Amino acid sequence: MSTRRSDLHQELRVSSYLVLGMIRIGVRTGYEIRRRVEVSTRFFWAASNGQIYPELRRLEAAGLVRGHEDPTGERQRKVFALTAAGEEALHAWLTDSSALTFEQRDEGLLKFFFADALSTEEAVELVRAMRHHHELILAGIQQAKPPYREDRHFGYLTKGYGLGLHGWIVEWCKKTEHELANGVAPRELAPA
Amino acid sequence: MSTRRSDLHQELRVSSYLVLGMIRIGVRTGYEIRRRVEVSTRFFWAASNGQIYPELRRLEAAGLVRGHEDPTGERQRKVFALTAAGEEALHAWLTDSSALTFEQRDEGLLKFFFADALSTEEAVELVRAMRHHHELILAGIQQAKPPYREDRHFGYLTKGYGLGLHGWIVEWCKKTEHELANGVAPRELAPA
DNA sequence: TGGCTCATGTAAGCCGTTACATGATTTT
DNA sequence: AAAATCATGTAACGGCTTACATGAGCCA
Repeated sequence: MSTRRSDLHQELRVSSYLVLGMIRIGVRTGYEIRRRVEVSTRFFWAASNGQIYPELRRLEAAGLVRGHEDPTGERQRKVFALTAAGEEALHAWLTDSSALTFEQRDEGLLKFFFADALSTEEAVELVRAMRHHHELILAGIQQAKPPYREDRHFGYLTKGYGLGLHGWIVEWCKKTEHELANGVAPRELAPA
Repeated sequence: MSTRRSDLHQELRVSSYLVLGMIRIGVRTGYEIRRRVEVSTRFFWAASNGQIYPELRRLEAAGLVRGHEDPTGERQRKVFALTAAGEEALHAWLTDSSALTFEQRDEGLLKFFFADALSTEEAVELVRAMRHHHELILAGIQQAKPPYREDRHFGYLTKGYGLGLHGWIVEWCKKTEHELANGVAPRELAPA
């Protein structure tokens, strides 16, 4: 009778598994996790320092990761590895078929939803701004070259997903810009 | 020199404009806003009671909306309308071309990113769960029939966007399920 | 008369970001 | 010598969700 997920991983949030997963694929320090997130999961799951470092401490306290100091000269540095319990917790999450969080906050689309208050030119300008935004995201994803490893296919597949999704959005924007500019009446969705 | 957006609308967040926009299209009480959000913007901008009611008070205090009591018998009910300042603030936001918030939290994709730790069957099962999730969202969007009004084309266009986007995701899932099950080597994205 | 819908609101708490603080090492 | 990068962390705050509290009106 827990309030969140199963009793086995009560105090873990999705971001905990992000950290666990990163460590599993060989990303070993807080700093490295931060940077790897920036070039890989950022577009569908972000994480900041304010989360990562406290999270590492929690995971260590829970016995899911083990860290040891490995300084570079005088510069402090703590390297983490999964424990058996950590490996298990990660796998349990990965195969847990209960509800998947999916959330979006899309300010551009919200404006678009209210765009009846705009002139045609203003609406087109808005969609152009949305397109620009997703083109930047697309460029970011394209740039991120996950290091090639035989045992890391899913990084590439995820990149493909990102390219496809934001590519679709960019195409939708182009199409919509044209339709709005040419005054195509948006009737496909009107009731019969 | 403000920290957020322009000085004109310092203390307004995106959710404030959601409320403003809803009132503008004739959604007049907190309760109605709550319900309309559930069947329209929910999939790209959610809002709960805990936001809407305090927000209405803030907007009224700021002079952007005006509310008057309009009870149904003994049952309390407060109806809101935009003031000129509110109309202006909404329009200013709609045409403000500065940065658009776009955030996603996609737990399914995060699991997929780490799916090298899974067996093929488990990975396929995960993608199936993702597909199921987006099929539900799709059904929700399909069901939501925005009331037809000559001056509300963009509600339909937004619905079209939602159907297209989640439709794309569902197709991606189907394709990926097949490729994984048939052992298609994911090499399109591998470095040269 | 019991349950659903209409209707408004608050309190607690979670999750996360931003900004800052500190300092060593490497690169230019 | 300065600037960028490596590296770890904290404090304050903001936005949002969940859950609860309250009660009237409607319908089966």
